[in-house]
Amino acid sequence: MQCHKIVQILRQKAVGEKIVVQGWVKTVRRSKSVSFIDINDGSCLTNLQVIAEQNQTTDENHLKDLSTGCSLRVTGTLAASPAKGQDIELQAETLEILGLAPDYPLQKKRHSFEYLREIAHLRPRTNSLGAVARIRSALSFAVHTFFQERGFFHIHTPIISTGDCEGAGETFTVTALDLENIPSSTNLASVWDDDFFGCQANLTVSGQLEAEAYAMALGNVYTFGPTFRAENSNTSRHLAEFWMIEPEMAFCNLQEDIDIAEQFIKYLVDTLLKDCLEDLELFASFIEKDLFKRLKNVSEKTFIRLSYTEAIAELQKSKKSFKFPVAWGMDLQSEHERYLTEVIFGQPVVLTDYPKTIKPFYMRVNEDQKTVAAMDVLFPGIGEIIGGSQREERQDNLVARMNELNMQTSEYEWYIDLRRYGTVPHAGFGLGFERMVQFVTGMKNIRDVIPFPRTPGSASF
RNA sequence: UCCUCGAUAGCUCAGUCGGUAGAGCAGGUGGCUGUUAACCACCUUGUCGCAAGUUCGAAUCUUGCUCGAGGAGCCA
Repeated sequence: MQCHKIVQILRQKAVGEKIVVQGWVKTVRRSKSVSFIDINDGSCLTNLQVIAEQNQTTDENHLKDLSTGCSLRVTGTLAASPAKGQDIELQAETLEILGLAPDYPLQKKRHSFEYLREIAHLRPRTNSLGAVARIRSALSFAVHTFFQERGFFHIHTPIISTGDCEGAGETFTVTALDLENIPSSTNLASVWDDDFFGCQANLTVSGQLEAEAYAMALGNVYTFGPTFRAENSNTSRHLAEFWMIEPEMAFCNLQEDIDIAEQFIKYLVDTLLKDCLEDLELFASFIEKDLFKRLKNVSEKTFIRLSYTEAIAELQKSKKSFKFPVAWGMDLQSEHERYLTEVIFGQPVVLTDYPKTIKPFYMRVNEDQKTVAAMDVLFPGIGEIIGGSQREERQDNLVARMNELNMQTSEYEWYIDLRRYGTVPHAGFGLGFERMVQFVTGMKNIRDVIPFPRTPGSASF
């Protein structure tokens, strides 16, 4: 007999049908002659209630051994439920206990997220972490759908890299050297000559530069892969290993870049509101009351666009005293971003044309020679969620910027080649996937929206 | 990395003025013809994060360390 997923069973409500269900016990309620077993198979948030009479088990394990966490296979007939709480339930005919769960660490009551992080291999069995996993999957699928439907090509950029995308953060070194046995005579500068790649290699901090190469051939491309930062950041918004989405578009300027970014975000939110309502309602009930209000704010309102210079003027006009005083040329602190998105505008804001001194070398210098064609999408409550720019497509300007920043142009010859041979205006942006999952779920800590988080001092599992 | 707070039963926490450990849940046993975080009765559970110090006596006071959380910086 075919095994059914609970999500289908609850949707179809085929009363009278004989089915097989397999899953894990969420809770058992017993009385003398009948037991109520809530079973969950991960296909959706809701459990299926199984009604079991005594002595229905088919193996050496008995109903009395059944507890939260046990795995089960149940054959039975779907029936309309006579009691409140569920429309249908499964009248068990045979009940096979696949695995017992003595001393199961997950209880029926709510656990703290801190505790669940210590049992990251079991936490997807909880309602909230299971919902996060389903939403993460749906969001990932929506990312691909959005770009594929618009003719973008998915590019697998390398995970091991030899550039550091200048300014994107500290890198993890990748080495095959025996670190306990490095010849003492070797000087540090030349140690990499003998290493696997013949030079120092690291885990990628961004796929952007490689994506640009493919955009210069295929037009519109995107990357969606893991990214690594060795920053010692201990916050609820940072991971050492996270996933990033980076589209790159040929024949594209900054305004078109912002248009795509705005459409993209709205598409992701709308897709989840359509496909993941049950899971989102869990977060709206238990994690963040105003979740739907916040999602609709993003979905329905046109993002405010203003230049960095205008933003500085707005902040100065506000007369609020900030910890970091506002002045043109400074990088905006989170208190400034929050004030703009939460107090002044109350909705997403796109800031453009930042001073070139606070942005990386590859951004296109504007006519004023002081600012670059950069854009940051700022969300209320979260801060920067997207950072992007029109890239510097003029070879002379690019090299001049690299020299200003004392960069070794020899290491970037391949990147300069993209300007040397058939250069075109192009633009792109980066979206931190986990921050997007945080935004749509309301989860406070980024460690709880990725299955096995890596942070300073922590890479268990 | 900096600032602040925290660590007590398997989990969530209380513990007064320094006097030798408590509750709810989980678990166990029994009861209950339909429960919904089931309910009722009884029972079990401790290196009070680690190390040192003060004291007749430390979960409680002091110092150091470890780990965790929130915020900041860095950033996505």
